[in-house]
Amino acid sequence: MSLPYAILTALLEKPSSGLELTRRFDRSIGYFWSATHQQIYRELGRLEEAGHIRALPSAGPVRGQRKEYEVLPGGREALREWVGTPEDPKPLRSALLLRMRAAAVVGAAGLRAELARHLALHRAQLDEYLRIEERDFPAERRGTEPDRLRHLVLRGGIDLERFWVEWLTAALADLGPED
Amino acid sequence: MSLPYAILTALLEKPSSGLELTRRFDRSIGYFWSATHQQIYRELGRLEEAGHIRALPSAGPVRGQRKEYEVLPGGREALREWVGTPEDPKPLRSALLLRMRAAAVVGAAGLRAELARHLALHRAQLDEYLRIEERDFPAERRGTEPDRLRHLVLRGGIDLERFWVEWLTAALADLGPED
DNA sequence: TGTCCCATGTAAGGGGTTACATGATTGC
DNA sequence: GCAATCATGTAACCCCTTACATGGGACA
Repeated sequence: MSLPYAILTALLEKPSSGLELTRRFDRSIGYFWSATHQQIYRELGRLEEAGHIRALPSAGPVRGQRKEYEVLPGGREALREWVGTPEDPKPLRSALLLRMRAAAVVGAAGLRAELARHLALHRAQLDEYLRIEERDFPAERRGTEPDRLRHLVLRGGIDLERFWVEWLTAALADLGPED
Repeated sequence: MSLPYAILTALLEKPSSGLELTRRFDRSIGYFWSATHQQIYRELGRLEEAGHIRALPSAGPVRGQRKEYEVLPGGREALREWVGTPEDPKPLRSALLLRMRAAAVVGAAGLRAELARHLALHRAQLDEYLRIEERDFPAERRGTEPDRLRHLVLRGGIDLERFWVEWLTAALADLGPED
């Protein structure tokens, strides 16, 4: 449901080919809406058919040849409408919390190590976000309107990772040293 | 991947029929691994075929007739193994953050209302969790081992909702009154 | 006997993931 | 020529979601 709008947003920020989009997703929009190149190509096809984007004239319909897309007015309008569309948050799905719940029934063997592993992963992700913040939002240029929104989004990611780091740290302390 | 283990956990806590499981999911395990009754019936069939659970003898294979399941030793063992299995956290997927990112490009019309709506939803979920905590984990009985784990899981849900409430509140303040 | 609810399913479709396939370009 | 890489796609599978179907039991 959301992937086409993620792609429209990325293409408005900068017209790109499928593979470029995939790369950019991996280090930007993908942080809160990930996608593989197969998904992206499929969706690009649908968006083109719907008249929301078009391939730039330079590119012929040859397999294996780079095809760059840009957003058409209809696509921009569809994206604007979508921004104001209400959509409930999807219920949480955490295999880790599920494991803890199961551990309450069949024993917590191996659970501690898994919590520690997740803690390390979230710490690493947090560090990555903080580096991005330093690079893209230095203190001096946090005024402009689009930047404020983009920075808010990044802060969401940062705060969420911080939450997990803190919660996992507390959970590990609560579990004690045993396994 | 996780659903069968969610079901095994629930069945170990209490043998149940498919519909009972669905109800219990809606107000317990489903808070961090939701499932519809169709998913549950399908998975019960697979678990039975795999020899991890069995229908209690009282129930014949008649359509429309209640069938209660219990976990077999093999199922318990499979669950124990799964608890210690490493699995990376799935990348975040938030349509709301995506909308904010899109709003930075095509304008934030309607975004403020949507943030406020989500804030109300998260507040409501937080209240529900807090009621459950009061009911199931009163201060006097927070010692026993399985309860400690279950309470940790609930705290995870509580802290996560609190996180969203705080972040959304801050985001709304940051956006200002305009639309 | 009709109606409601309990209970267990079936069917269709969509998105996501993984593995694989094919064509173009570049450098050695 | 050949290999590596860029680039676009196909195919199969699984899980989830939604809508619909069917049977049994309780009750007026």
